[in-house]
Amino acid sequence: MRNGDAFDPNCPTRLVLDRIGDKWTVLVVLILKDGPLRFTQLRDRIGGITPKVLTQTLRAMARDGLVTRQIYPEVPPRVEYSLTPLGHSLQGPIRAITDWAEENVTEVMAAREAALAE
Amino acid sequence: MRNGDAFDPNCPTRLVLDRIGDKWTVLVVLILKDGPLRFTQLRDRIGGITPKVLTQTLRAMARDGLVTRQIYPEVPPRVEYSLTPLGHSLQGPIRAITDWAEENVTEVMAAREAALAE
DNA sequence: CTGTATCCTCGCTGATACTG
DNA sequence: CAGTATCAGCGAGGATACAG
Repeated sequence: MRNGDAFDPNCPTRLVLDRIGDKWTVLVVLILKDGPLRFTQLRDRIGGITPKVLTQTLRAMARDGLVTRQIYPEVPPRVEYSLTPLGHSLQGPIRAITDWAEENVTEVMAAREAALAE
Repeated sequence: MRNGDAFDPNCPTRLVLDRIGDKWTVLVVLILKDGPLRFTQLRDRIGGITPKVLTQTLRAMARDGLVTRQIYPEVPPRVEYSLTPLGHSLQGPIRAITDWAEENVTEVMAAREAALAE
C-alpha cells in the first residue's frame, strides 16, 4: 500500500499530495487564513492568476470541502470565500513544508551550485 | 513575501512544494528510506514508471542533494541510490501530509459526495 | 463584480526502441 | 544492468474577450 499510493488516485495520500502540489491551492489557503475574501480581492492578492484558473482552483477546493462559497444576492453581486475548519487544518502540513524549506534551502541551493559546477 | 512565494521559482517554499507535489519523488523517498537500492530495484518497486522518468526523477533529486548516486565500476555495472541526510529529513514534511491525509480523507470524500449530489 | 467561453501553446508523460 | 534517444498525444495553464 505504501508502494501503491501513487497509482491509486483514490489513495488519501495521493489526493492530498495533488492538492498541496498545486501552488494556487497553497496560496489560497495562506491568504484566506486570516478571514474571508471576495473573488477580486483574492485575485489581486495572488496576482498573476487568471480568473479562469482562480475559479477552477476555488471550485476544486470547494468540492473537497476546503473552502465555502458565500453568495450575497446583491447588486453588484458579492461572493465571499472562506476556509472551512478542514481548510484551516491544512495549514498544519503546509507549515511543515514551509518550515522544512526555510530550514534547508541553503543546503539545497548549495547542492545545486555544486551540480552546476560539474 | 508570503504572497509572492509562488511566483519566484527561487523561493524555498515553491522549490520544496514542486518536489513534494511530484508523486515519483515522494515514492522514491519512501522506498529508499530503509536503505540503498539499485536502479532496477527502484523501478520494480515503484512499478509503472518508465526508465526515462525514473532517471529524470533521480537526477533532479541528486541535483538538490536528496539522493546520492554511487557507481560501482563492475561488470555488469551497478549503481546504487541512497537518501542523503537531507533526503531523510524530507520524511518529516511527507509524514505530516500523509498523517493529515489519513485523518481527514473521510471528510474530504464526504464533501465530494455531497458536491456530486447537487 | 464575478465569473464564462475560446483558443492556443507548452511541457510533461508514456511508449518504444536502442546503446555502452 | 543502467540508462539514452526519439516521438507522439494529452491536458493543464495562460491570454484574451465577453456575459450575467
